[in-house]
Amino acid sequence: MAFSLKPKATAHTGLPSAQRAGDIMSHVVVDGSHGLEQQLAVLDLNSADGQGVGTGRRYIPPHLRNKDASKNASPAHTDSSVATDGNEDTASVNSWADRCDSPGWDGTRTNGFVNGYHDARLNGTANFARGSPRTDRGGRGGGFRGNRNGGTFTPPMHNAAFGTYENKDGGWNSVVNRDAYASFGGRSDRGRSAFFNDRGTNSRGRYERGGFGGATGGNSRWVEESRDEEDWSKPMPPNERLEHELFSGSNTGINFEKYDDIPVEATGTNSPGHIETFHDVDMGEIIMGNITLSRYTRPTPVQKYAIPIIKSKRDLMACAQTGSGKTAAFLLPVLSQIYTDGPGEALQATKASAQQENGKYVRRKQYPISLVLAPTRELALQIYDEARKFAYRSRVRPCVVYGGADIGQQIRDLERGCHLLVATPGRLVDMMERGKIGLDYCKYLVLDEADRMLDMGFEPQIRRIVEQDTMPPKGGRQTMMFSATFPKEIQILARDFLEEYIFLAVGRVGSTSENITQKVVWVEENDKRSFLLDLLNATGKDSLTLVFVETKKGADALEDFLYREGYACTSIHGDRSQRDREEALHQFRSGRCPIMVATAVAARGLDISNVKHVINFDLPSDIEEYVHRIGRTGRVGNLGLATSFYNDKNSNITKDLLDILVEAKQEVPSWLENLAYEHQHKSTNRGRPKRFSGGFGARDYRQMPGGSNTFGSRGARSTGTHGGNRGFGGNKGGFGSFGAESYGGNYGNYGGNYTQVDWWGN
DNA sequence: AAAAAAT
Repeated sequence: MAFSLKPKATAHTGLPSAQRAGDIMSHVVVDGSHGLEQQLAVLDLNSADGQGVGTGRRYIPPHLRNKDASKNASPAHTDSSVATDGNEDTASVNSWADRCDSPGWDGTRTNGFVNGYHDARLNGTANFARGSPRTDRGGRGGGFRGNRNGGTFTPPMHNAAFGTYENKDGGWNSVVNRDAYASFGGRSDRGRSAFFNDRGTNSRGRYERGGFGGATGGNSRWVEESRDEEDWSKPMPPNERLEHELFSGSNTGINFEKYDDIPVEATGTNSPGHIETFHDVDMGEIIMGNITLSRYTRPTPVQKYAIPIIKSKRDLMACAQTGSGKTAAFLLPVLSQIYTDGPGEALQATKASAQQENGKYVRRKQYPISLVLAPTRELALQIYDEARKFAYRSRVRPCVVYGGADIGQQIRDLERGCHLLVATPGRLVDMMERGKIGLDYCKYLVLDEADRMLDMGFEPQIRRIVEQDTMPPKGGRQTMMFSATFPKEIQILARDFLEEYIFLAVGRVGSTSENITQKVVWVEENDKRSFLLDLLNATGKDSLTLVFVETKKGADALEDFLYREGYACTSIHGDRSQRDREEALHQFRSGRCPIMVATAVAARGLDISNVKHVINFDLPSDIEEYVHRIGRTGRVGNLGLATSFYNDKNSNITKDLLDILVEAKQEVPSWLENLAYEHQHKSTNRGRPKRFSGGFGARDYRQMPGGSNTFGSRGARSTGTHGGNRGFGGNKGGFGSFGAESYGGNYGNYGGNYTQVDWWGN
């Protein structure tokens, strides 16, 4: 029996709502739709065990039927709480748990002790603001602390990055090298780097090649020289444990042919050509080694274009969604450039700020060479984690600062060296005002998810950081902006921050992707919970399910409900403490809590691999938000399913949703089509009532230059209200052919009638 | 009437 969510192919609009829901539910039982079977099979939706769905035409909510004992067995109990409906196989979940609990894994996980603040949060000061029962869920298993100051040689994770001066007191080179080296030979579980030439067993060969790693057998003279030269382009010694920690996670490499279909267009004067492989541009030994370790086989479209642009030292404005590989698209070339150029003045400045303390020099103020700004804490962490991978075996030490975590710990981490800083704007301003960070020598500035940062009101902080402090002016630094959309505010920011930039338009990943099966089902508010349980029961046990709701309160309520129903779930939203948020993410990622209830905080940017099902328990009012949400599944070429609960409250998204479904070649429920049609005729503004009234399609590049024709023709157009002298065409020599004509026309439309409507119709 | 973010 196939499990299908396809509603009956009749218009439901005329039916009483309760009947509508009932009708759909009965279809859940009887309908076997072939086109979807394959995908659903992949998603394990067939494995409902007769439990998830009703047995007759009459719908019985799952929590009212067949309650068995195991379900009620103390779900609050940590590790046993993973079982759900009594027929779940806990073994697989526990094996995850076991893995996560093993010391040296979770123990050094992510920023466990690099930044220290995880530990700090656990030092009895953790703020369990949320009370029971949530805080005791999904046992922590002693996670984060394993190896802090773990004795002997074990260097803190970043040692490799700042050996430049720590070497001098500790001389860890020889020790680390020996240990790490020993571990290298027999590694068979991952592709070897052809670039880190010191791998293998022949140390002499490595030495002769002038490569790195001569310390194994005590050729200290070579090491000495290397250290003194401080050649940043040469790899530091390997460190097996760090390497394992950084690279043994799930394969984040994006190497699916699907991505080749994504259209990309670069515009601007003298735009360098794109690359086809990572070898087409020289990024140096360290980067190439880390690319291999990361198992990145070929660049994604945004990487193919952005890497050569950034390598050729051009400013960049890229419109690209998260999930397109854009983090690596800027980290790889920026880091590569830093390795090539070395620290330069930044190092002198940092040294000059050193003070002696307990016989050790502490660098009071750090002058990062590169700054990455991101809108949310989680995204900042994620970028930081990527940066650590690509900084492996380099002298670059990445740091991350963001709010909600102990600033003292972050300061201490900074003081250990910071060459690449990832930050949320508020906390960075704080750090600058405390004199902990100087941007005087910041040569690379990245604004990630710029549109989101503006949405969140960060513009004053961003301008404070970029324009009103010691950051080199545009032209004196290299600036890269990434944004999913390109509304007027972002254009202005681009004009102010970028010099002669190249504009990169990258097609949407995810939403258009046929990797994601999008379902829309009519579910009344009162039926949502029951319906959700059905979906959860029908979902495979090791699939991750992300459930979006519209409010923080709603998130709490739903999580509590699921929890009482015996599901291993967690939640994330802005009122939870930072510690809880990170913990929730971890529980979810690791599979220990395979269900996560989330608000918009998790919609964008988070790269959680293996999310099989995204459920819009509440649909957002904004189609962009919808796109971001469903983009949490179907990532990196995997198949995904997105199910949205629709009812009368969601009429504001009807038309845009329909457009999306059509464009992504999804089945469109006929009732939705009818509703959209009705809506269109009711509305004075042709189906897009109070939101954007720009001239292009809903799901497109309506906020990009060139509009929906971004990849097509872009004829000369009027410059509209935005063009001409004020716009981009006339700015600093302009853009040649790219300037006014493409910015103008479409944006002219936006002039006065850009209005936002929220969930409540404001 | 939401969410996010520096405290």
